[in-house]
Amino acid sequence: MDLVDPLAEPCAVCGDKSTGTHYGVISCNGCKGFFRRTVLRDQKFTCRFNKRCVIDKNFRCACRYCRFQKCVQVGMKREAIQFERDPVGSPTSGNSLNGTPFKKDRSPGYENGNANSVGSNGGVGQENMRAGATQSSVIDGLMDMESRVNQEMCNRYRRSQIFVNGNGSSGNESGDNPLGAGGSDGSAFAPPNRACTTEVDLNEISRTTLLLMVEWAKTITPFMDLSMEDKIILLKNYAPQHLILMPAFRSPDTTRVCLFNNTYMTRDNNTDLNGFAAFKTSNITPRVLDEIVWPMRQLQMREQEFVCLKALAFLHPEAKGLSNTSQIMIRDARNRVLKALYAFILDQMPDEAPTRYGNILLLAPALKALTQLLIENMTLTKFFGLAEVDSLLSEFILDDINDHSTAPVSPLTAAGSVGSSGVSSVVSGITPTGMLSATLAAPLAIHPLQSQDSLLNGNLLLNGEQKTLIE
Amino acid sequence: MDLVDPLAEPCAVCGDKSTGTHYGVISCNGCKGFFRRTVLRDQKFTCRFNKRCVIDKNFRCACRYCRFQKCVQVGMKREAIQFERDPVGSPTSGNSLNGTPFKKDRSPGYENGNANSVGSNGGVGQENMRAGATQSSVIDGLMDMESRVNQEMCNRYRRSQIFVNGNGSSGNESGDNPLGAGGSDGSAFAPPNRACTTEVDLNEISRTTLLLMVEWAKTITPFMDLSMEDKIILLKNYAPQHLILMPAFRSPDTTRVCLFNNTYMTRDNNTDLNGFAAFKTSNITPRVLDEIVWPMRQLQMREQEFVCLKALAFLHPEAKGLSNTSQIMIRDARNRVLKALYAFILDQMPDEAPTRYGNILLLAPALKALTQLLIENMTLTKFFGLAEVDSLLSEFILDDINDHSTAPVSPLTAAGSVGSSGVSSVVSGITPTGMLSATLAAPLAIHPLQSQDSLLNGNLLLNGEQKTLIE
DNA sequence: GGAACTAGGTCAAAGGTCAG
DNA sequence: CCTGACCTTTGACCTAGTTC
Repeated sequence: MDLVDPLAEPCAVCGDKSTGTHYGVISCNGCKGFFRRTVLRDQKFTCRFNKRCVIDKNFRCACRYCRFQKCVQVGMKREAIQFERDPVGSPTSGNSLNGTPFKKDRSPGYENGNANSVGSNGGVGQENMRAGATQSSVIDGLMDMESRVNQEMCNRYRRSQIFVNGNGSSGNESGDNPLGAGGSDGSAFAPPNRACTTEVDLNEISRTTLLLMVEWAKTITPFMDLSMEDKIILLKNYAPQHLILMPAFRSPDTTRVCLFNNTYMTRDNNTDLNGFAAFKTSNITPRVLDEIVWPMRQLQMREQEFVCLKALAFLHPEAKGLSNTSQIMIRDARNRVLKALYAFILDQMPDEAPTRYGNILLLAPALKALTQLLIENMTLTKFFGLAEVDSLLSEFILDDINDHSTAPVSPLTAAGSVGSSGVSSVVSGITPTGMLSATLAAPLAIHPLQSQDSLLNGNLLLNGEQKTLIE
Repeated sequence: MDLVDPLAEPCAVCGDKSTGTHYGVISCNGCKGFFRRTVLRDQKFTCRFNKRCVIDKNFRCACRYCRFQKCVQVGMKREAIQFERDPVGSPTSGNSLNGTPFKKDRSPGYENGNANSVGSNGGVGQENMRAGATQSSVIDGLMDMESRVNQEMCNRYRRSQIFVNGNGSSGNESGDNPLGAGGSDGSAFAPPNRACTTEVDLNEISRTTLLLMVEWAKTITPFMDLSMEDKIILLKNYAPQHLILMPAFRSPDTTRVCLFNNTYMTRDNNTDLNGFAAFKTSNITPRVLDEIVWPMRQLQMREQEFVCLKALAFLHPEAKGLSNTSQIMIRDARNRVLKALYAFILDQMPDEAPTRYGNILLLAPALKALTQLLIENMTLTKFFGLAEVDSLLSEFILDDINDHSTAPVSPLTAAGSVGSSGVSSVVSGITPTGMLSATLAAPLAIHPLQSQDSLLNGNLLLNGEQKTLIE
């Protein structure tokens, strides 16, 4: 009948190796015997679970009800079971002295257990969003600062036409569905027109990005109320995510990552590394494209959603070392952002709010993972002196003074002693804090921003009082 | 194969009359049962004397340590112990014709899957259950399998009383707010009563956890429809997260991580490492406690939410190397889980649904980050030969054949050449696939299971056709 | 006749039960 | 609790009847 070799196919019931066709179904010896015994003895079973047990090689014995159900379901025929035969070896015809082993089909008990799917009216309820006012103001604030930062970036790197998404800062009124129209290339994305730049350029742009990040952070609600230690913890936890997220959202397509100065990284740049330059090495760029840019494009993520995502990544209450009160404040703030984001999505596309919301939040794990790759690359770069790593970058991303929660990689510690306590000490040993402090202070004086030099007159170090950058 | 009649030979352990070959050794009923119970419950004994007690018919019960040691010594194979079977009816009473072979309170987790939505609409107080049918069935299915896996774990490691959360799977009947009442210690968490165990134990338990993970995965909807390659990609992407999540959810408090055999890891265990043993090193344990366990406790996370979180971590459409069609299927499946989770939360506590939902999803980034720490530790462990790393563990966590998306750390590649392309090749060089395959296959060939070699006759490698574990 | 199949049968060795 | 005599179930392997 079939062209396939029954012996090559797995058992249709449990997936084990089959021994041919039994009772009409390609099956293994076990399921064959089980079906036969069950029918012959007219056994009835009950399922201890949901009548939806998995029947596979390992668990087939765990639920006889579901195993038999599966046998029937895949088409085993009870008619194929014959009357009891004489015991093997006795050629006499005495035959079934005992009663009647074969009952016709008096087993109404086996219903198809999985019939519990009633109609699926997929829409998920959405009602309780009375709190819209404050929530949209959360997003408004974020959008506002976003455009400020973009503006500053534009000033610095005039070439790049960084668009803020069409509907300005208060952009929550338009009810249009971004998933509706197909073509969206270039809406919020600037076509980059230069290939990758030099190491110096990259250091510069990374540096500026981080400095603006600090300015941005200052506008995130509880940040300014935290202690300096906690501020630094939050910033250091977030910084590498920022370096990934910012270019990711601006990327015009899924073949390259676009930086602010209108340069881009493609999948096959494999030269040196540091800061944004770390994108050029290892597989960071392709992975950012696949795991962040591509899903963002799939979702047609809006800028409102993007700014929320950034704030959520920033407001990480479990960042290592935070004081208890800070934790609580941060948790509350994060909840406010969550609410605002959900409200926004619900307003935009109520039907798929839970999934869209979920999909946006589920960008975070990949981001976190890539973050660690970035840190690893920078650590190695710096350690082996392969490229100059900007001091500010080093501060934010590498120094593990506070043992922030994105653990740095420790290739060498491992070789020396396996315990982890050495990690930060080794890394610190390479780039002692004090030295960094010095290197950091200098360049800031050299490159102040033109219009808004309020940003850059300090640095971020723990030691010393040079924390004016934050304060 | 032997010439001797097993029944004529005495028990190799105690010399009593044997009842045949059990677990590979001619033995009596008593020793057979003793060995089985001991392995299943993962019991550990101590000898009050000098570990050289004589084991014979009369004194075999005098020292369980020495009895078990003798069992192992004469060659009883723990691999021959199978997964749980369907309980068989009492032999005395009417027999199994009647419906209910279900005995006493076998485990508190058993029943909870049964209240699935079909019959339970009467008790559902909430209104927005129109979307509930398919969605709650998603959670029901996950809960069901969860209890199955827990059951199996309980059987194997009887000491640990793994509770499933009190209210059933569709848990929508009780309107109580889990955040309401304060005291919750021990509600869904079993107090562990033993400190950490040996490397062998950890390998064993990691192994079992992973094997059950595969069984679990088979029940996640699109999994069985994927190609073998994609199955492996998903599994490898998820495995380390599983190793973190499972004990995390069972942990009784935020001072220690509880493993299934009722051992636990505290913050200051710092000895050797592999698999779960990796918890013992570096700062994984405290970080799991701070970043996963603590937030879970804060949220008073329910098991329904937990199973969704696991499924979401598993259904990662951006896992590297997935085919396009698989990606789409996985994305769809993940959306279904998201919907179900949101619906569940909305039903339980409508007021804070968006924030609670968000907070649960935002556990994923920390999980992902810890995952990479785990991989790093295992890589180092294995490379420096600090501990034996179970072959299955190695397959799942370390081998980077497919370059799954949780990039392994590459301490040595870095030292050699900075380019990242060497990462997998170096790691592979250390433990070439073929060799691994062999090491994995070998023990299996040595200890074939007698009747049901189900679990262990395959491996997970890409090469070869021995993928029966998954199939 | 005999090769290929697929019924039924067998029984060692798994698993579970429950007084003691 | 744990033990172990006793029972059921499983499934690898075998024999036999049918078909081509």
